[in-house]
Parts: sequence; C-alpha cells; structure tokens
Amino acid sequence: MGRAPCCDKVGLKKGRWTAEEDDILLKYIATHGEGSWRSLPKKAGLLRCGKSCRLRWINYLRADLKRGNITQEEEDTIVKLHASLGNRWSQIASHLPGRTDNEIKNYWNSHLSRRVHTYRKSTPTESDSVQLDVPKVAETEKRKKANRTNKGSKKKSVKNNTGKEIKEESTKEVEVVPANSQTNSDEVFSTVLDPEIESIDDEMISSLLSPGPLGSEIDAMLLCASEGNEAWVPQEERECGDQALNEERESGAGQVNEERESGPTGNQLGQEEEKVGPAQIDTTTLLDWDKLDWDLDLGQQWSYCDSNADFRLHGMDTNGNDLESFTSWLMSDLV
DNA sequence: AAGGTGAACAACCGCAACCAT
DNA sequence: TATGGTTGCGGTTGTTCACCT
Repeated sequence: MGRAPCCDKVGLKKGRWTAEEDDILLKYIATHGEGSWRSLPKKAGLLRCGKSCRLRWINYLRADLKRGNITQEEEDTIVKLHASLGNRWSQIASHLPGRTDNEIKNYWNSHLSRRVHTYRKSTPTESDSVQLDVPKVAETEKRKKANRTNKGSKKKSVKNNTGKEIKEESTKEVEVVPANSQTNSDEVFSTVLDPEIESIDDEMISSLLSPGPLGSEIDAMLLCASEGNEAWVPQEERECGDQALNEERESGAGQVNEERESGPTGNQLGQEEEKVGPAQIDTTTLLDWDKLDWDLDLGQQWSYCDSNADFRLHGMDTNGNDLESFTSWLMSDLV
C-alpha cells in the first residue's frame, strides 16, 4: 500500500504566500492555536496544503522569530555546532533562539560552506590533492569584489506579524565585510584548516571553542586524540576500536558501526573511573567517530581540562594530511 | 538598456519517526 | 503487534533581486 498523500493537492495553491493568506493563518492560529495542520487549511479557509501552512508558520509568522542578519556570535555558534552535529539543522536551530532550521540551513549553504571551501582552496598545499566541488578562488574573489547581495545592504520585502508587507532596510546594522578582512569565524576557519599546523595547543583550542556545551565534545575528542596525555577513552573502546574499524573497512560491513552506534557517550567519556592512560588512537579512528552520532548531552560540561596538554595528533603525517582531514571533520562533512 | 549570472531565501517534496487505534 | 494518520526534518528547487557585461 502506498503512502497516503499528505493532503489533497488538487486545487491547492503553491508558491509564495500572500499577505492575505498570512493574515488568515495568523488569525486562525491566534484563535485556535497551532497544530492539526492537516485540517487547518480547510478550517481556516486557506487553499494550501497543511504542510505548507506549518512551514509558513514556523519559518515566517511565529512571533518569536528573530529578524535580520545572523550575528557574528550566531555565526560562530552555527559553525561550531555544525562541526559537531552535521546537517542536523533543527538541533542547531534549537541552540539559536529565534532562528529556524530553514534559516540556518540556508545561511550555511549560501555563506558558510562556501567560505570553508574557499579557504581550503585558497590555501593549497602539496598535499591538497582532493578535488573539491567548489567555486574557484578567482571566481570567489570576483564575487567578493562585486560585493553582491549583501543581505544587510539589500532592501528586503518583509512582512510583519500582521501579514502586511513592508519595505525595510535591514533590521540590523549593515556589516560590510571587506573582501580581504577576516571575521571571527574566518579566523576559526583559518585556524582549523591551516594545513601547516601540525599540532593544536590549548590556546588554539580556546580560540576555536568559546565556552559552551559544544566545547566539551570537541575537547573530549581532542583529548582522546592527544598523545601522551590522559584521555577519556573507555578501555574497551581503545582495545577494540582500531581493530574493529579496520575490519569494518576491509569487509565493508556496517556491523561495527551498528555495534558502536551510540558511540562513546558523554557520560562514558566524563566518568572518572573511565579515565585511563594515554590514548593510542590514530586520527583515522577519530574521524570514524564522526559516523557514530555521539550520544552526547550537549548541555553537560566536562570539567577535565589539562591546560598544559599538547593536542598533537597521533599518526599525523608530515604533510598535515591527517590534520586537514581532522579539521575538515571539525568543520562538518564537507569533503 | 537588456540579458545573463549568482546570491539569498522562501517554499516544496519525500522520507521517516512518532502516535493513536 | 500492525496499520494508518500526522508531524518534523533535511534535501532540493524555485523565485526574486542586485549586479555585471
């Protein structure tokens, strides 16, 4: 049996919402509350699919939505969260009050991912043999020069909460970033993507990760990767980890992944009794953890931090290839 | 001036999880 | 437990607008 269509699409309107439709939807939800999206359009008198109504409400009409440009602070948060969570936009959005998953997804696709790629491309190394499906640097520079469609500088048609269309300048101060300047997140990119860097010291970690829940996770990852330092790696994880991963690679089976689906949890990592000797985990293993969907409580703060730790990565080659991979992981699944 | 191009973002679509029965 | 309806999520497409040639 096929899946039932979400709605009867015959005669339903598609495309951009009009101010009138917004008004109807707003009034209906104000009276009846949100939910029951399937039946809402009919009850409200809208010729729209329920899903469309829901999306319009969530992404545009809700009163608690922030308007205006993504701030530098928000951008840094997105970058860091994406490095940890990947394309889990809703989870990322949950850390940014007033921002929707759709907004963050769009922002990432149109701003951030390109900047990561651009940086990677603009700092070629001998080891840079990976073919990236990204715009060429010259092309990017051309765009920068053109200073096109800066969100802030663009007059934007915006509807307010009453559904009336208004013309407004950006609701925030326009931040025009010179093409040759680096924002904070550019610094983040440049730091973590610099192929010349062979080790990551704690000062760099601090610069990469502002205090916050995410910092804990990457801290732990780095601790696990550190050589000659104490690490929060469960003994059994260390003993079987590399072997299992090698077997997995050889067999191509997802068995190991499944077995390790939950990965080392925050709890495991943070428990004092799990604290064991120096981790002998190479960066390949580290990268593979990306697949594991760490079951972390991002709100948990781990207290352990060796301020003198040298986060030199075990197994890194002299060209920094592994570090590049590692930093790529940090930035997301971009490669 | 007009057409082309790319950035930004709104909206759609399909899938899967969740929930009620 | 199985089934069907509903909702949420993430990928993708479509539209608009500003700038370039």
